[in-house]
Amino acid sequence: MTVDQQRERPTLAAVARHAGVSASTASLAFNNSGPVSAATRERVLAAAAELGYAGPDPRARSLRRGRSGIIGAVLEETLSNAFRDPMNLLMLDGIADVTGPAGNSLLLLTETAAAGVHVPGPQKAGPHATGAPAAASPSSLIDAPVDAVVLFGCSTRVDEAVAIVRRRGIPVVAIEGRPMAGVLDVGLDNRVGSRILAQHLFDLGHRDVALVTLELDQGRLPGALTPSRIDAGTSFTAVERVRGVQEVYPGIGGYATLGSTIDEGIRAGHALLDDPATRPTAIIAQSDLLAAGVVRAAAELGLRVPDDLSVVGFDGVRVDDPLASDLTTMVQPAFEKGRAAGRGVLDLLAGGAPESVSFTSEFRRGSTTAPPRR
Amino acid sequence: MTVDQQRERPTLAAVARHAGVSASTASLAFNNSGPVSAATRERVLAAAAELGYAGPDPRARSLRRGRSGIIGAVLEETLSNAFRDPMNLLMLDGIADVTGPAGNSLLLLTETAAAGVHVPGPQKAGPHATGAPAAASPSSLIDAPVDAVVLFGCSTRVDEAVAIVRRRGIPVVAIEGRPMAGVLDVGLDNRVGSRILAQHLFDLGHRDVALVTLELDQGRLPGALTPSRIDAGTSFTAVERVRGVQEVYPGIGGYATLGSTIDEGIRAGHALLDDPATRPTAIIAQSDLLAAGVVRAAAELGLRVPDDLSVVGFDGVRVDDPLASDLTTMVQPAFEKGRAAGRGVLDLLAGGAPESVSFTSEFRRGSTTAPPRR
DNA sequence: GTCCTTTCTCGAATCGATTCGACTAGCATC
DNA sequence: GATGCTAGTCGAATCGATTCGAGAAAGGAC
Repeated sequence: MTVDQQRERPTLAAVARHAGVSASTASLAFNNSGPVSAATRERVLAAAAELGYAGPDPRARSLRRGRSGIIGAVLEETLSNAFRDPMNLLMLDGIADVTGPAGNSLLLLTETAAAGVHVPGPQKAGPHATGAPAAASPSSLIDAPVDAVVLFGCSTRVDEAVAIVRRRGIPVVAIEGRPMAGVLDVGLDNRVGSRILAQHLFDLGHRDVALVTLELDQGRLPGALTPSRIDAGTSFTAVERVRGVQEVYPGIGGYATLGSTIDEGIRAGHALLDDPATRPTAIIAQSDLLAAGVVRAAAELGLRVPDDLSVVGFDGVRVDDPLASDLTTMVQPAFEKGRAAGRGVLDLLAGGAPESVSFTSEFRRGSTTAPPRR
Repeated sequence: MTVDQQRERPTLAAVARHAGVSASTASLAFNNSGPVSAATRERVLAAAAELGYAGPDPRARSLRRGRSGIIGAVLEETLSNAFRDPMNLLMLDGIADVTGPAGNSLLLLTETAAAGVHVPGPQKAGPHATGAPAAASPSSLIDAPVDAVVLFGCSTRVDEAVAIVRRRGIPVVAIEGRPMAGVLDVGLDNRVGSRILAQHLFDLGHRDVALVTLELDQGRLPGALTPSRIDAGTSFTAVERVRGVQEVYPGIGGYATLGSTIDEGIRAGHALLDDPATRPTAIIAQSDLLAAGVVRAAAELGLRVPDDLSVVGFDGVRVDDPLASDLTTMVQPAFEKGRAAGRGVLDLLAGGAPESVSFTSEFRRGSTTAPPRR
């Protein structure tokens, strides 16, 4: 049992009393936010030290000020998955790069926590309840003390939560989200980029091409990519990238994965390549990580890239695997996207009305594409 | 100019008034925390919907409850660097895995923000100040509304901030930190693990061995590893790993990097290998990422691993580069460490007094070590 | 019909700070 | 010596909820 658990901590009021000044003056002394004589400030600080006062309570401060200095970053399902994708990390980093110096930190939130769970059954408020509060409902986007929110490729599942957050007057910035009213958009030319890649393969002569998608819809198992599955897709980015490819290969099929990881790419690669009879001559992966996995799978099957199989990715990640270190891909400015989102947040918080921005990815011809073999 | 910027948002009190009940009842209705008749609850919820009330303000709630549902994760210098290390990500994920279901989210903080910056000059509080608050002091560990804090291999720089946080009565858990009073420790056998690796090389016959360290001290340039530099090291983990190696190779030299990245490993590799005259027969890297970089550098110089050079790492990361995909290393349970830290946090928040835990890494013989060439 | 529970509702105190406007000296100016 | 200014200080209101204990109404037992 820790002893100091018992003794209650001093408040600003206590410090003020001990220093013989009013609470208002003590506050000014701590914040350097008004005219306070040097002598008084000294006295207040001394009193604080004597009482072991650790400074103003952030919770109270944020209530009064109406700002918590916290920006929520809403990522997909689980942190582990989100962290696996270098794009997310770059964007997070970009946001922090802009908002950090302005005094904000990032709160990691996941879509799971979007819809606040409410325990239905009422419970008696026993007068002698000594234990912890019976059921703390899972924290969520909805009851996090955030000043603003950045959505990372949000799916439809967050809609409700976003509506609530907006109703509260909290600025929302969406990175590659389906355009929503009142939400500042930071976009990417996913459709055009994907079309360019598809066109590249088409121009090389490929007619038998398969697509490996990012997570299209949450909660569904990976598997064959069908038109109905595409139409049911909830991930805006994934669907957009499909649409771009369809402009070149209208009836394209392929494989829908669980997300942007090398392992998923390997799995998809095997699903598409194991059977020589149905093997495509090229594969369009919706991310470089997936592409790297496909290349790996191809290698495991004894296929050479690009001789036996062409592979394109998306993102412009540097993958360590030398086989996939020079992918043909679209390079997207992820860090800059994050910075733009961060600027948007700051603008909105300052009461401005920033315009949505859209970034352009750039085609990079690597060594993983070539004409199909006859 | 957004219109709804003007209209002020409804409060719980307004909703209560509109529903014809008291604020207390409205609160109970929203929280299911007391006996409220179904009819009343309905009425309150309807009133809320009508007024566009988004639910209780998290800031006010956290002040009153004394809990914000936020756990601070204090990482090293910059997020980008921290994110680059898979160990950090795994540990973060482990923490979230435990604390998330309990209703907490993670706030990312960096050591930079440790010592709160105070703007010295007092400024006049003009009555007509319309703009933004003049100078928001950078947010920091100190004024973030966190319920608890987890330190990731903290260096000495955070000491002051940690002291303040502790004074506030906030539980602190340190992962691989220098043991501090009142801080729950989640440790790793860095010293023993490093000794095992060194012994492995020694047993193979290596006598000319160099060490590539993690960031030893913040703010210093990378460069030669000297005894004085080791003694001045502020990173507990890095120093411990050096000590373990010294138990086998007392006078070992090498190269101190800026952190656990492949690029740093490449740089260190070249620094140690470029000159054939001083080339060691084996290199001990303090992380797998560094080791992968060293292997790459060796390859660039035409050296074969393990024939011309043995390399060991630390961590047990899976590196994509096939050259380094089967490193001899110590595998550490990073995810489990994170989970343990999360459990510690929850225990401490619940008023318990958990014991420090220490994890053990496991030797894994890969294909990057062999006896030295004669 | 009285008394005792149970169920529901409310008023008031509280969480811990920030900030606005008012007030008091002290000083310089005419 | 009265007046006007400025720097320093303080009181009181406020941020928006939660929670405790008290009280009223409803229902049941005797």
